[in-house]
Amino acid sequence: MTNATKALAALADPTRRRIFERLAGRPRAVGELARGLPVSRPAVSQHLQVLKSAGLVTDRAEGTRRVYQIDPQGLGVLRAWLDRFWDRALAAYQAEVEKEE
Amino acid sequence: MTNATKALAALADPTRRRIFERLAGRPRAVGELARGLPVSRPAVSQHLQVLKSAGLVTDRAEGTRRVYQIDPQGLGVLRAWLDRFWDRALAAYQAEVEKEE
DNA sequence: ACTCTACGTAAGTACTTTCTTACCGTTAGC
DNA sequence: GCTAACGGTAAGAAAGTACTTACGTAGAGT
Repeated sequence: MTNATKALAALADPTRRRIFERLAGRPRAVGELARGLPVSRPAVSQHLQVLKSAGLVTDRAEGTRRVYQIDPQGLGVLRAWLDRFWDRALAAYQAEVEKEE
Repeated sequence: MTNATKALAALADPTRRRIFERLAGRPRAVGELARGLPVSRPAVSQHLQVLKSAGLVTDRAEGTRRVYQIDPQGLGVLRAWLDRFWDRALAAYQAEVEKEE
């Protein structure tokens, strides 16, 4: 599984996206994230593992808390893949449009 | 479900990504796509529905065949979401890096 | 009209994902 | 040392997803 695929799969889940978007504001601890969401804390914990293994977040211990923050690397990989793709897709599309005329 | 989420979910599946990537080359019929893949033709058909409802492809009849081609719109939505996000994420990250110093 | 090719859809199955509760280890403060 | 807060992990239930085979429909050629 490539990193881009992992990142896509990770962000495809709505709950994970909400977590990720909240982290985009500022770093947060697990419990803090869970409080704003309709799922239990362990569920959030599991989602964070997925995001982490996709290179989308990093974590650090801070006393008894574990603080998660966004890791730009994962987003970067995704962006790179998408940009490369965008060019190819657009080119193919344009070629078809022109052929119609 | 937002369009960006739909697009993310659609592209998260490896088989669907292979289909989509082949379409990025040029438009193709269903059977043609299926021939290059390790899954049955109906499976490909189903994947194409998902891609279509995510705004990633369009289809047209051509005799007895159904030709699919890339629709830049879906990718565009994804790109827009990612770009908006990239800025926020990077800003948050930079803020943290500076705080450490 | 018959037939062949190309597709979509239905139904069912196997697998994966997401969630919950229960539990355990770790750190901080009294 | 006790206790309370925080969070990861295990186990299992429920739901969702990706596939298969079987079937039905529509267009093209003879």
